[in-house]
Amino acid sequence: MLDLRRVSLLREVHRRGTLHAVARALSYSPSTISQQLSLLEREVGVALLERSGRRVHLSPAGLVLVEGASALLDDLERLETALVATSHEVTGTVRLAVFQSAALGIVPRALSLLTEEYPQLRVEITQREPESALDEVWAREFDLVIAEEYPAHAAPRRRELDRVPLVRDGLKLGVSIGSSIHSLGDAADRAWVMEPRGTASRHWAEQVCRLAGFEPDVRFETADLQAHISLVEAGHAVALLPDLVWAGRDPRVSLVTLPDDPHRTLFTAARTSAAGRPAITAVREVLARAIETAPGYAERGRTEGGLE
Amino acid sequence: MLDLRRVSLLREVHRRGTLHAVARALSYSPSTISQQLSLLEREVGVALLERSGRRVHLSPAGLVLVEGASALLDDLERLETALVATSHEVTGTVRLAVFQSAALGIVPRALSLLTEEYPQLRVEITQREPESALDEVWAREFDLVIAEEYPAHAAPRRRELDRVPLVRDGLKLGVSIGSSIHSLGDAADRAWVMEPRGTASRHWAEQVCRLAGFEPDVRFETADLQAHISLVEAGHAVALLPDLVWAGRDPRVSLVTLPDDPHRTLFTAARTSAAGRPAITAVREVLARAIETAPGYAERGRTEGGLE
DNA sequence: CACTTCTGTTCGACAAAGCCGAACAATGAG
DNA sequence: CTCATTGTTCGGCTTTGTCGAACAGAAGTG
Repeated sequence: MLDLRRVSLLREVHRRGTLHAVARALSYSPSTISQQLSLLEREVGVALLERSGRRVHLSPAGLVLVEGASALLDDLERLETALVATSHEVTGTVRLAVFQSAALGIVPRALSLLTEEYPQLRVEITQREPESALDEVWAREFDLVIAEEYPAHAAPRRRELDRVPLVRDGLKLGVSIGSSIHSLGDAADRAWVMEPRGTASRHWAEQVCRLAGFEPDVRFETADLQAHISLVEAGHAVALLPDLVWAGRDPRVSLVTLPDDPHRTLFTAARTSAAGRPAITAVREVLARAIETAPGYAERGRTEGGLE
Repeated sequence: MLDLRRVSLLREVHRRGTLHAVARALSYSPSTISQQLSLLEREVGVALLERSGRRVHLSPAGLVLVEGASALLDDLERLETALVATSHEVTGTVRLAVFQSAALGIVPRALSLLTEEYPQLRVEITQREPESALDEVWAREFDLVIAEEYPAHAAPRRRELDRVPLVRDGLKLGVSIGSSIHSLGDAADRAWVMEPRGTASRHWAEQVCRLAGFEPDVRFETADLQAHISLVEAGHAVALLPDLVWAGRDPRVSLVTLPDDPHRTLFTAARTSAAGRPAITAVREVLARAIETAPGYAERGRTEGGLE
């Protein structure tokens, strides 16, 4: 009988291109991958890989196998989900990927709720950018991801992923307390801190400025929102910040409401085939609750009022 | 990831009822089965087996798993078939189940054709009764079976099995040379040799006699058609014999044609998911050819003439 | 060109997993 | 009761999986 473990190795080779990459991703040595694949080839009696230069790619037969196996592995996971769902027990391991501002705001609170309510559950948390994290959930490296979507910057939608909105997170302009800035236009000549190029946040922030009629002077560039806050507090820069960064802490900056009251949407995503796991349902529920009950944040979020 | 090997063990437990039976069927020791199943239970974290007395049966969760896994294992085999079919090479192993009269008549000839034309192919042959063999093909213990169907005695039709007719095999009354029997009625008072009760052959033979107005005096009962022939040759009994028993040999008995010229149908069956394997196609083709070219048989079969 | 850095592969050594037989406890049949 | 049968547990052995080191070839780099 065809060993699905080996076949999924082949699937990874197709996804990643080189055996070394597969080995790295799955925490194996390259020699193991090579040997298991040769074994698979000998078992089925058909060449699955073709050497081309120092690289390797799938043969037609290999493609047939991977294509069929993907559907099959999906079914397998669905079956596994149906099985653990029969007991309604929240148990096992959930590998969760979060990005930094989510980690800061809601994860610590969610985590303490989880350890308290579901001691049987093991949650592994890794920091990832939303864009890559979605891919990695799809590739079964994580089970659940917290991702975000900025206005006019929709995240990719795979139909294999089950997506649940988490929160509508208001976006405001942060300036130092006592500054004379009361609208976006007032900040046209200030120094800005923004996230690195290529992120959805950066793209949106630049669009907002340009729509307001100016090109922002981005003097600081970092993915670390904590650094954004520090720079704003100290008066070195202004920044566009989501409300969620204030969850559980008092903002020591002035927040200016933007025109049309824009917001990003945080959502969670899991593979559809695994979304039914009681463990995943539980984590999602707790995440939503953690946001609901975040001190200070909920009220601000609900009233959508600035704090300037 | 759920290990399908272990799951299929569970599936066998469901089919066979006891761990010992599974062990016997799959050539493992009972302790292995027990250990692998406990391992599976620990992996999924759900009880799959329920002890009841000294036996064991599946829990609701176990049933969920087996039900889903059956479809999955089927898909897996279909995938494997599609894979080996990409190369069109006749290779691998085919486990073939035949019943005795088929083994006598066509298998030796087919086997020599196979070894000559497909030296890469390994064929394992086991003797089985048609009724049980169909079940065993379904249960993956064989890949291909030669089975038979008597008039008004249709064999079970599973939709998971792919059925291909092999030959229309005439049935005639065999009597010793020089006897005064020229019709079925003449044999009413003779001693008969028939196959054991419970076989399709026996059921049909008795029906034929009763329709002719008498109850046969079955003095000899054996599944061995070779023995039937010997008894008929020596004049100890008469018998209803399929033409196929004469494939490759000269009948030294007289054959009396029956009213309506009845026949049994020989057919082959494979799991639908494996029927596309080049190896299986090849074996089927060779079997058909072996019958076509059987010396003496083909002519008799075609003309349907008695030899009395 | 020489040199480095990648690729995938092979080899020997070692750890993990699979498997068996024997011994055992519990159950049901004669 | 007696005895066969069923599932389980325990040491020990065999097979399988895995790693690191060494290797050969290909592609880039200076």
